[in-house]
Amino acid sequence: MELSKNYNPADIENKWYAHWLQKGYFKSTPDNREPFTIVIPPPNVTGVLHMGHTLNETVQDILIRKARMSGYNACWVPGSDHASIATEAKVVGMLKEKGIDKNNLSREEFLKYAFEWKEKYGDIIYSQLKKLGCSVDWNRTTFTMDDHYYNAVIKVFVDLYKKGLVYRGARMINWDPVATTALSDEEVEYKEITGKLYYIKYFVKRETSNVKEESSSHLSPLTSGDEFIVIATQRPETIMGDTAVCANPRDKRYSNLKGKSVLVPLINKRVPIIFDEYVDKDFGTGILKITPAHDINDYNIGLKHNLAIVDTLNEDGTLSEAAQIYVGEDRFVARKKIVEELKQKGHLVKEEEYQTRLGYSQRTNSVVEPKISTQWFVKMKELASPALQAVVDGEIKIHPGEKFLATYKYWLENVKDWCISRQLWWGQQIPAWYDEEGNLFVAESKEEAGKLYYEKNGIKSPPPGVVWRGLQDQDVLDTWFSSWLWPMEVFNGISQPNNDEINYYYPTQVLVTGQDIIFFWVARMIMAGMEYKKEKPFSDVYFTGMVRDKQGRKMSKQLGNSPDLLELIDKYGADAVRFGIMISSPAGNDLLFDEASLEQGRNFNNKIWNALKLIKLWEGRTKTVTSYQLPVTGYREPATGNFALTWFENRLNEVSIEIESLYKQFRLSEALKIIYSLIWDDFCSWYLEWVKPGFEQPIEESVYYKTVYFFEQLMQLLHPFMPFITEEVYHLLREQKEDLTVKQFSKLEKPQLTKDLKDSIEVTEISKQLIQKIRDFRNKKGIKKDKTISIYSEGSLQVDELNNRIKIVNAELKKLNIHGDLPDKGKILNIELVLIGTYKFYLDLGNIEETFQNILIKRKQQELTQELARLKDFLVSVEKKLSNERFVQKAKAEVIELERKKKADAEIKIKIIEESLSTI
RNA sequence: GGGAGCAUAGCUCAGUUGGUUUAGAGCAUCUGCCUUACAAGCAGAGGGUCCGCGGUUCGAACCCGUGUGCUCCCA
Repeated sequence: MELSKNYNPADIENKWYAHWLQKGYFKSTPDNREPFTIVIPPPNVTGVLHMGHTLNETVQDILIRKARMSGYNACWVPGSDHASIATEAKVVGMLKEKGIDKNNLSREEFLKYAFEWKEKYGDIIYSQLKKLGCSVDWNRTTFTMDDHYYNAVIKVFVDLYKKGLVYRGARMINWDPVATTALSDEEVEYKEITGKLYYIKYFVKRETSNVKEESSSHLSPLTSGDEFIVIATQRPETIMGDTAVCANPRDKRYSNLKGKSVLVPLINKRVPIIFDEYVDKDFGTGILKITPAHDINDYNIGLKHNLAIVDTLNEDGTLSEAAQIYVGEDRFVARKKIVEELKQKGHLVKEEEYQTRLGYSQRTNSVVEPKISTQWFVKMKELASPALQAVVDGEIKIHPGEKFLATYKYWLENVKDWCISRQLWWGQQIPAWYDEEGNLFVAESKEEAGKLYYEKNGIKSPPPGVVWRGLQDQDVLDTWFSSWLWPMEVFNGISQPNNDEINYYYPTQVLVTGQDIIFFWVARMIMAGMEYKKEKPFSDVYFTGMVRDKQGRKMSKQLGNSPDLLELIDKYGADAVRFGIMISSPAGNDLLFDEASLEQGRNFNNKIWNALKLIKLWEGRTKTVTSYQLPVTGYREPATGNFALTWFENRLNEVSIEIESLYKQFRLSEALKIIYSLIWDDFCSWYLEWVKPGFEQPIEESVYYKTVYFFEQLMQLLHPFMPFITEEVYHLLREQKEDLTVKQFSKLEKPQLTKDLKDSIEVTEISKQLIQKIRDFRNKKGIKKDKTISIYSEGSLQVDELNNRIKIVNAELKKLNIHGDLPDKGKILNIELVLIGTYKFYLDLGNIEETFQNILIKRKQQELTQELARLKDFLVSVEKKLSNERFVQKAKAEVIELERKKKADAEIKIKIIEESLSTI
């Protein structure tokens, strides 16, 4: 069979994904194995996968594939989120392009468009997941607006309402004037900006306060002698909503104003001067305007002092009738105009810049308005405490822990009620109906609500044929009010409690998600799980960091630094993309995305491919030389390759054990690194070179099959990370009974090595180091590879054992003569002393010019003297340690033993170097 | 303003309970190689005030204190 020069992923990847699907490997149904369940963080239904998703999905796929190969019933549930605001905004935008205004549509018409949109674009993410190789159970695909899911959300809402945990009320909430909906606190992002503080004159009313309020038209023009105060504000466009001004009662500057009023500029509305400890004497002028409708602090002061609330803004952020002036103008346009007018009329004292924080809507990026509004809320305190407990007790483990535990704790301990109603159409409509008097009836259906209505009015059963005329609340629920049920309702755990599936799959094992949604989603899922299953939704949470570009900037469309996943897969292959993103992503740290790492992944594919090509070359020319089998009892040095098999088998075992432990700690990036190095360095650079027969020479059959076996093992280790190439290579190596995707890992045992095997491995390790020294020697001295070097080995090592290991087929190692003890130390000057551990070797330079020889000798003397000094210092420090009674008393036995060995080794080395110096 | 975390090679990061002689890896850099699987390759090398200062200890990259700088969360 002819294998291509380089590895070409495209066809191979598509072929295998189709094959896996056709075999149904990713399907899961409850059985008597232990389950390993992951629910995907559902991406927005109309979105595309970005690099953040790619990282998340890759991590999940690695974990689920590992579980599938380790005897678990692995179940990874895919799905998507209706993403209320985001999707509605997209649909509105799409309609606008078609020339359709949402306001001219009925709810039903709009939803029809929205569902069409969802049908059209909802599959994009799924096809991307397939391209990436995600082994999700496609039979379980769930959408947060599926019928059963919709019903579950309604059911939970009604249930929480009945428990008194959901309530309706007027509160100050965050209002998004672009999406024209309320938001939760979490949907507001604060940004530091340079704002302006305007200092505005408010004239003090001369009369005392018991005069009836006058309408502005009757006021006489202001005169220059009038007393005034100056108020600093960043929002001059809200002065029309002022209902008081306020100073600190201990502020002497304003104590004379007690009982007086001021006139609000431009509209000449009279408002009282009040006093409250809240006011900071040192901020601005020490006196504040109080605008209860447009600031949360003002609102609280307003409640305390019983002030009127004048809302001067419309829902879309334009000034309302209540503002009296600039009605219908946008708030920011109005601000400019009002500042201008204040300036003209002599009210503006000064403007100054200052740093402040402004809230922006997460979805529309518009400046959020604090607004008094009647909305639906969830009481969070009661739900929070079991959710807090589960994490504090370690029932749910967060990775990486230290970083997020504190954040999680703080949020839950200070949690505020959750505003869950949204003035949108795309989502679950709130199951509350109102009668003509505005009385509220919460039930899972209109029919049920009607019953409540009749009950309330003392009517046993409604007249036949009469349909109750209750009107349903127009709002929908926050997206997260549906996603917090995700780990339960993907198994119908809310709509059909205690069904077989939920009982089998819940709690899930790991949740893999971005740290940015710890409050939005993670904390709330735990709350919902504790409330409805009385059990945690998952055992471990793995937080991935944010994917940034290589300069550390966030990925964004504007910067154009957000690469297209499918293009990357086309260019490098899915395995390389997975490799690239995993190799540079320590858990929880931000990942600086660099295409260079994908290139590294592609090169790795190619390396594997070439190793395969090499082994395939040997396939037809195996021959039986000895009947070599592993494990051997009684180590003996065979003619070919045995030491390499022993050595590599041992490496494979060591690394497999290490990987297992890294998986347990979710240190996937480290696991991939050591597999990479095991394949590239240990397998390709050392092992294959050792067992490689000469050009067109036969290979011992047992070595060949063992090599194939090793390669299979390597492919299996790597499979969770790079599923496609590993499956392909696995099948190309030889006829296989099963696919790698479902091949089970064999149980790992720490190998019991006999002394002979241990010795063999040790000699191999020494030989590796000696080979490196020889190569270095050639490089540094510029000795061409066709020139023979003589090596003298002094001590216990067998020359023929070294010969086997060192004279491998690489050209630069062919020309070697390995001898025992150096015959005459005194006479041969052009030698290089090499110390490996306490083993001593001499590399012979051969004949060289006398002057050059002198230089070399001098340099060598210098080197050896330096090394000697270093060793002596070292010896002193070790001896000091060992002679210190407190050390000998306190330190552990192994540590002391180690120090003794260090001492002995150092003494030997000093002796060798001294000897060597004396002969030069 | 409150809280958390981080600082180790040019870059990105490992470094386990304080103890393995000279603190590791990948990438990048430099040098030499068309060696028969692989130039998407091979072989080798250089590169460190473990952020500064002080302390604890027989012993500190690691523990404690302090200063500086950066990041994130919350108000």
